[in-house]
Amino acid sequence: METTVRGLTPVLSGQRLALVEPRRADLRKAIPLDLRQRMQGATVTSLGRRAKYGMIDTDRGDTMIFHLGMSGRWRVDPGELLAHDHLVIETDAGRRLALNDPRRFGFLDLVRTDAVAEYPPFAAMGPEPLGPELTARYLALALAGRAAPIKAMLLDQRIVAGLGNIYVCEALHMARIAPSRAAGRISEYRLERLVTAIRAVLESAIAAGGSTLRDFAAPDGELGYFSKQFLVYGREGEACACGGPVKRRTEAGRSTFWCPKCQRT
DNA sequence: ATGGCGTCCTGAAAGC
DNA sequence: TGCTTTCAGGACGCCA
Repeated sequence: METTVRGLTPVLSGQRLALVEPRRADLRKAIPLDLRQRMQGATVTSLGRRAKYGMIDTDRGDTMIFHLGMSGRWRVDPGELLAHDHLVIETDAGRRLALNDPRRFGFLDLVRTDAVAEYPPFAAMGPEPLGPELTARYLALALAGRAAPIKAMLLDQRIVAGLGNIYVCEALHMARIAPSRAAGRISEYRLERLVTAIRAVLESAIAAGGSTLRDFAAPDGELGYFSKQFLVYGREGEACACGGPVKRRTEAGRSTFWCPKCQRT
């Protein structure tokens, strides 16, 4: 989402939206009925991100919030519209965007900009992983007494906001912590290592332009290259850098990749 | 309150 | 080749 927002910014920032056209209303959540009326003709003042949500602010005091789910992407200046282009935007400068999301796990919403902090999904959200609030001390307090595996806790947006399955697998590997380790039983020393790993993984991913596998694309249509840097994700059966075998386990429909040799505990 | 699982939806890839 | 099965980056609701 960070690379998506960075890619959208030069296209949208400061631009008046000549056309805002919903083409399908039933995403995971229904598109607001007044989306077109409130967004069309408005000028974009800024773009932002909170966790995996993108935000487009307008001079009318509205913020359009979008989530890409698992298969969403913005197509920039598409030649022609395709199936699953659920929203089309055109700017006065003649640029065109299409929000494409085959699985419709993503959604669009519209809130008043001064009420974004109270937007329900944001209200209970934990700190941004790249912000100053994520520290080993914070994690130690947030995870105290928790018996759930550290991997599940890191995917819980109330603990840390914005981590997904890939980044959690990669960060735990870099920190040499077993995904199944009870979250409340990790020393602050190792949590320090985990915080460092989370930041390093995210910063590398952002620098590489995101982790596109197959159905995410950067806004300019190029694929992200971070996927080539995965050390464990998607590498079941390959050798870890330590020589150990990369394993895979499925829990609740989610795959965990890890190296039992260097992630012992 | 906590932890674990199934579900929403479509398409790509793997398996037979 | 062609049909069937498996799997996917997220988040939420339900259950024990």
